[in-house]
Amino acid sequence: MQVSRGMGEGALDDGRRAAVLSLVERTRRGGRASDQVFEQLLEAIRGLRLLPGQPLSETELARDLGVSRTPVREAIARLTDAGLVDVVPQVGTTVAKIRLAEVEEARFVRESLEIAAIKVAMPLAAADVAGLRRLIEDQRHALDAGDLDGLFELDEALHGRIFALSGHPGVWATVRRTKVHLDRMRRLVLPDRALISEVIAEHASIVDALESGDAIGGEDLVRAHARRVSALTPELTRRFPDHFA
Amino acid sequence: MQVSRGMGEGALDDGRRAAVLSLVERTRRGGRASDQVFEQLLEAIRGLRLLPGQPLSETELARDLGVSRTPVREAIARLTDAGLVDVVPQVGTTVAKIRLAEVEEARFVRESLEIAAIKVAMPLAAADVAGLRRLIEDQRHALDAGDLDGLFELDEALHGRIFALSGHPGVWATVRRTKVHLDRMRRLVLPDRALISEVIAEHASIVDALESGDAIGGEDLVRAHARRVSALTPELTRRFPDHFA
DNA sequence: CGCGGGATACTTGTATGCAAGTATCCCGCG
DNA sequence: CGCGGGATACTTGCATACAAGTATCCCGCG
Repeated sequence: MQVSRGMGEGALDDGRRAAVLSLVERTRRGGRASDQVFEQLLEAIRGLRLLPGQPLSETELARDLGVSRTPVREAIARLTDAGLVDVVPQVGTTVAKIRLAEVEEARFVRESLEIAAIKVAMPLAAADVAGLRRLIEDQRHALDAGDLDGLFELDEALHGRIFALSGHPGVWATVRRTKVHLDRMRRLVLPDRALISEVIAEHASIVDALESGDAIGGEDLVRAHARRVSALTPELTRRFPDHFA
Repeated sequence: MQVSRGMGEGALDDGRRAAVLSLVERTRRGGRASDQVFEQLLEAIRGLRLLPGQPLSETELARDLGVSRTPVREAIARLTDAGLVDVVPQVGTTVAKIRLAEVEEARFVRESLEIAAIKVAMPLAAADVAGLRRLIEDQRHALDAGDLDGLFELDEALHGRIFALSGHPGVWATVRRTKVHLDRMRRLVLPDRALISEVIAEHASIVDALESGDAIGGEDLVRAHARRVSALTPELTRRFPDHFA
């Protein structure tokens, strides 16, 4: 029943799909099953453990996760709103392919909001420059250790803290929502150590600009940083054609 | 079973609540019941036909709308994600009160993105200045006719078209999502004719700036326009204390 | 051998029934 | 009259059964 895909890495056959999702200890950890299914699927899609275009059967998901279809359906409804899942009634549900239009849109949103945030944060950033530098150090360590997941989260943490410094911590949630499509592309380039090293260097430059109060330089740096992934679009669409719509 | 609320206007007793929502001709118009319930509730909340803090019973909604609880639940799950509904398990569901933190966040997002958009749209806007001016004329007519709903939609249309001109039409969807909280405050001030007249005048000024290519002026105008509602916050919280968290 | 049609096995959408939990109301008691 | 406790009626969460529709596969026919 699996659609044929060109790529091998990460593609799981039916029998092993349960491995990518697990709702063990559901009762112990409390909370609604619906929410946990949502979180599981969201992270699996963001982390490319569920690949773009991969079919998702409600029945199968429910069976693998040990719940009924009801909470699965509610989670899928929310993921559909987020643009991460495509549902065709009476036909099937698939993980949404990466749509370049949405990626570009997310780039615009992220770039605009982060520039606006850094302008506001500029005079206040000195207070936490130490914390920001520590995050960058952690990123270097994660890169050396090959901890891709950790790198990803540390990247998130850095940008999130910049929004917090700007006095608009809630805006980060909005950025996160729109950024999901960008994230999947970032995942694709994550194994490129040289590139990631450059990205971390850019982080350091941004923090330098924050510390020295260089507003113009900071804006340019953030802009370049946000557009880095866009520059890689041609290569990525060539290497992973099946991932894109 | 209704929670006691201080306000009288717009508050409906159980028997008449069916009036604010209707799913008539559901089968004829096609589409999923879940989606239609979502749309109905979204518009009812945005339009303050369902008031902040008002309890929503899944069973009651299902009965009034002529569907089962299942599609109602899926719609509510999506609305919860949007921050428009608060669900407390085993206790009840309510229309979310207006949270000033989210309003301020939405203001920041809207202002930042609209400034970024107008900068990009500046050189391209001349092409559709006529269309923009027509929208403003329609707004004046709607104000004269007292058509509040129409005014609201025309306002949306104007800002949406600016995003379209910027080459990032999809960003408008993001703005719309975060803007919902702002919208409810806008609804509260909508009956103020003098104020609305000023708002329309600001629209005209923005279009003027677009036509003349006045980037700096355009940015300042958009900023002032976005912050107009914020200035009214104290008065609104005083006049409608029950609407705010 | 190629093609068309029908049974079949899947998909999602909806309705309903049951379970668990909480707030309320009322009655009895002090 | 005030207060406490228990039955009750509500709430949402989840599981299951049924309905409607579509793609596929296979068999029969030309």
